[in-house]
Amino acid sequence: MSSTPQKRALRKSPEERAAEITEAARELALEAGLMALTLRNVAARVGVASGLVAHYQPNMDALVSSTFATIVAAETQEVAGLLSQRPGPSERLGLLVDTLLDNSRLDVTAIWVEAWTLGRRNETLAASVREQMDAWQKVFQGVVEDGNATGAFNVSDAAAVAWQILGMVDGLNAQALVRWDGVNDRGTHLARAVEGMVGAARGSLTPKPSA
Amino acid sequence: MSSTPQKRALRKSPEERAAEITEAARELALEAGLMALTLRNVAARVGVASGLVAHYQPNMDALVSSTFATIVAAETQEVAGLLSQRPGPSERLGLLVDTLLDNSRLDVTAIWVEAWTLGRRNETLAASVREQMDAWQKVFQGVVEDGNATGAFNVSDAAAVAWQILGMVDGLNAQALVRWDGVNDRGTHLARAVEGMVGAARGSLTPKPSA
DNA sequence: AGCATTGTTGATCGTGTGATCAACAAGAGG
DNA sequence: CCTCTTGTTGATCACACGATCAACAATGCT
Repeated sequence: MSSTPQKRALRKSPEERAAEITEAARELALEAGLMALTLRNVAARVGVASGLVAHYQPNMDALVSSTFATIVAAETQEVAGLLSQRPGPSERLGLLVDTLLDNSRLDVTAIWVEAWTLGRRNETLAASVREQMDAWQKVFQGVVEDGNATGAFNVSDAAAVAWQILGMVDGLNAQALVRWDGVNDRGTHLARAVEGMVGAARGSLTPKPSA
Repeated sequence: MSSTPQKRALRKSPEERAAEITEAARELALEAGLMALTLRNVAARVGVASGLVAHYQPNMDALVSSTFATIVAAETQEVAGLLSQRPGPSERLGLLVDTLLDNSRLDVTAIWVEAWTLGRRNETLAASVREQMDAWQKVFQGVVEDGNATGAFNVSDAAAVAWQILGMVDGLNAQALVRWDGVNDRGTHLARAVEGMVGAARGSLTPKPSA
């Protein structure tokens, strides 16, 4: 019955060790937040001395920033991938709204909210946050522009509307973080709101038009 | 040229001193965030020893929590006061959306966002957050219900829609915190979205119907 | 087998945090 | 003027943080 039997961590290649550290940071952040990313916490998770983590990172701000980027970028790509399987702009926008509000990614939402405040003291992180927000906005903007071209939507400023939808989604998710018990049919309400913004027909964004 | 000439702070009544401390905490939080509320920070601002702050507070979590409640409750009451001066539901809802997105309360928004994450480790704060969110939701719900009664709106679940609007406003404000340069006519876009949700006529929420 | 490279350790420093408490002194009441 | 209450101090403790670096040892190479 020994908790950590091996006294010394076995030697690994720098690439492998670096990957271990970033992976441990990723898991830790998802479980306990970006603020839990301390030298000693990450080191303990990997099973190495704290100094080793410091050796593979310029400083902790950088690790926090890159961990945030890793987690969030993965989510963006995952959802963007789902999008491409849908036929038209209305279906895509409906899927976006529905997917992002299904409460299955609350851990990532927590990371977002944390990054917004931590970015005040971590300029590297702040830059990452802006970058990842831009990526999300582009996803929305693409769908809105498609709908404009098709005639499904009627939007004068697609970029602005994309920012707007993104902000709404973020806010509703952040709210779910604190008030998990709140409203259930958030997707439907948001769909209706988005319809109002993009000038789409009422109900055109709901996944199942009619039973 | 002496920065702090008096060596010892002059004796004051407990009530007065307690008020000084909570006021200093309030200012500090608005300037540097809830995380800046440390024993030594607050004490330095009041001009007393750190032990005195601890003497007037059960622990720092409580001070953080009460400071949050003070700041946010003041904002709620202020905006709710503005509301009562407007004639109908449409005007009131339009004013709400417009006022909350005018970027004049970004410091309070920063406090909100910080509280969402700090609430994970500070249960007292988490309770305060839920309480203050409820207060805001009630403000929105009241307006929506009025509009329902008047016939200006057509909403089946006023409570749910109120939560929804609140979440949207929070999200857009949080976004403005990071992307201050973003979109300018956020109020107009949100008004259109809210119109979609409450079933109001397009443009009925914009403050100036037509020039 | 011996050596050189280099991944790894862990103690250490300086700073910051909340909390505690014996000692102090300002002010009020006698 | 003295005394006692009590507001106030600041040193102190235990802990956690990021960062640094001399010492160590595992591994590959000759």
